[in-house]
Amino acid sequence: MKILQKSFFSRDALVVAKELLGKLLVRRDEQGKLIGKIVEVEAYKGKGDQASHAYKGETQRNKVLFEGPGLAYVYFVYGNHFCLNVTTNERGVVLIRALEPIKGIRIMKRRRCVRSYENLTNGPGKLTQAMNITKEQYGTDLTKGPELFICAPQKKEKRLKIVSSKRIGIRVAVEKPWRFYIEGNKCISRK
DNA sequence: TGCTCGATTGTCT
DNA sequence: GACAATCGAGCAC
Repeated sequence: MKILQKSFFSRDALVVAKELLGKLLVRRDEQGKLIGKIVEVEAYKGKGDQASHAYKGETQRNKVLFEGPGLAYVYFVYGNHFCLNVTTNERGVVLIRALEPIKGIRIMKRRRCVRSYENLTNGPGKLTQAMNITKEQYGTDLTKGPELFICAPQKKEKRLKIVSSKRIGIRVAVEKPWRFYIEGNKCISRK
């Protein structure tokens, strides 16, 4: 498998977001190896995007956004959920909203306490729980592995049909159509 | 130091 | 479809 390099992430958040669809998120921990295909993302630009965590400048929570592309930005929200983002150029980020489970499904089911395959990773809080991603992974370099990284699938994907829509769950800059997902995939979070 | 609110989810109706 | 749970970051004072 080919790990995505810094050059992949050091581009505009919108470009990185679209190209991340169909790529594989790989997590390796004491329980084994987990793989999920990225099927839904949202892009947040650093500059001029009010919904971005970097918009108001550097803080304790978002400092990794200022440290360069290809890093994991994990944060805690609503008292019990983590969200996984990848940094891009110019303080932009891509929020990974949903995965299609590929490997380690049994472990994911145990962690999530659910039986259905579609319900394992079809939401930002769900996928971090299934893949055991917490603030421990804050700042992890996703281009190095082996604990957590993103790679291109071995088989060449068929041309994906990508749909864009408005971003979910935010109050400002809601009009921007910067959410992207693979049309027809069962594992996306909302239609 | 204390208050407010959130890039969500699961449960109940 | 509506809403409570839950806790830490961010901000005001």
